[in-house]
Amino acid sequence: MRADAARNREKVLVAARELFAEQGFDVPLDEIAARAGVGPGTVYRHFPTKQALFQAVTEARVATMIASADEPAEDPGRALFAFLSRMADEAAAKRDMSDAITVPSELRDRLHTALGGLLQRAQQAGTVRTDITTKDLVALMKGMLQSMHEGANPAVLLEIVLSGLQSSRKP
Amino acid sequence: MRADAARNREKVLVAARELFAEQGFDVPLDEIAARAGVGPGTVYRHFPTKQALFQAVTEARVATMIASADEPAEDPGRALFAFLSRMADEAAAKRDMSDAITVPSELRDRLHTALGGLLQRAQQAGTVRTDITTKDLVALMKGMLQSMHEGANPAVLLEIVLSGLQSSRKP
DNA sequence: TGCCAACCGGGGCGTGCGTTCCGTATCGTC
DNA sequence: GACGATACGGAACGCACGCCCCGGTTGGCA
Repeated sequence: MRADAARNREKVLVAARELFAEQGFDVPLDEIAARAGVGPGTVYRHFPTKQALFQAVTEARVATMIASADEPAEDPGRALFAFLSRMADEAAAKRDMSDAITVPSELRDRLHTALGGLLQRAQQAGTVRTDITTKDLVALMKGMLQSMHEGANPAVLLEIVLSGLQSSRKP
Repeated sequence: MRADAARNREKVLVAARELFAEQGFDVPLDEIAARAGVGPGTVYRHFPTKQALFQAVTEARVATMIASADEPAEDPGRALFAFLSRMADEAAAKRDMSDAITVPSELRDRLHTALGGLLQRAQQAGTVRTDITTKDLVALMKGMLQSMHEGANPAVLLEIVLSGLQSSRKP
């Protein structure tokens, strides 16, 4: 790979990281190119599609989270809650985390699977109500993460969801 | 107003009601026109903008809900929960309810205000945790309603949110 | 029945975006 | 230092959508 190509690839990644974090996946690709000081065509020389660029930017962080979710925990309930808290924290700080759970990609599917595993183990441990499915949890998180970018208090939202997950019947 | 004009206006309203319910606010206006059997121009003769059409379609239902929310209740906690349940039911059946809380309009603002009133009274009655604001509640509902169109179980989601709102500290 | 105003349809404009194409500039090698 | 491969930039394409315009049509009143 030519030196200038590598340099440009890096500039694109840096710009994308910043803008995806600030504005989420919806940021126009031309804006990323502009911030990187290159043309849109250059972006496409390095990444075949916008999704691919997004995945390249979020890959490391999300993969780390998934790995931590997959390792066995002594308290599955705590493990799930910790994971959700971490997602909430990330989402509160960077707008791309809430899109990582939404934008179609192999990474997103792995994230969903990891969530499903955590949920199942927490349910088997009796910490979380059993009438909730992976799909429900993903939908709930999707909604919660999105809500965080609309001026709501992240900590309060998280508390509500966590205490709602607790296994208990209707009041 | 000419007879054919009134007839077309009605056809547009019917088509818009169906399509907004099925696909939400994002349905292309041309599709509404096509379903109504008229041209896009005709739609704009009767409604100055897409938002105006949307408001005309949702006005009656939302206004009714707001009215029911504003009348005093003996149990403010139950009143809030009933209202949220009703919103969830509507949203589960029709995709436009979850957009009524989002699409900018004077109607949406009234809905937010009504929610705020319900929340405040429930908090004063001690049924709902006091560290949540109107903005938080709106964001939470926004997320929950959106989640309902992604295959999640509406009843379970609602239960989680309601039990999370209950005034209690962290586990 | 004839006339005019009101209304209709749909083609078209402007915009924004993801993506592609190609003439030009640049890098790295011989 | 020259040459070929490689990469660059940005103009342009295709698409989708909200919205407007205009030639033709239709409805209702005299």
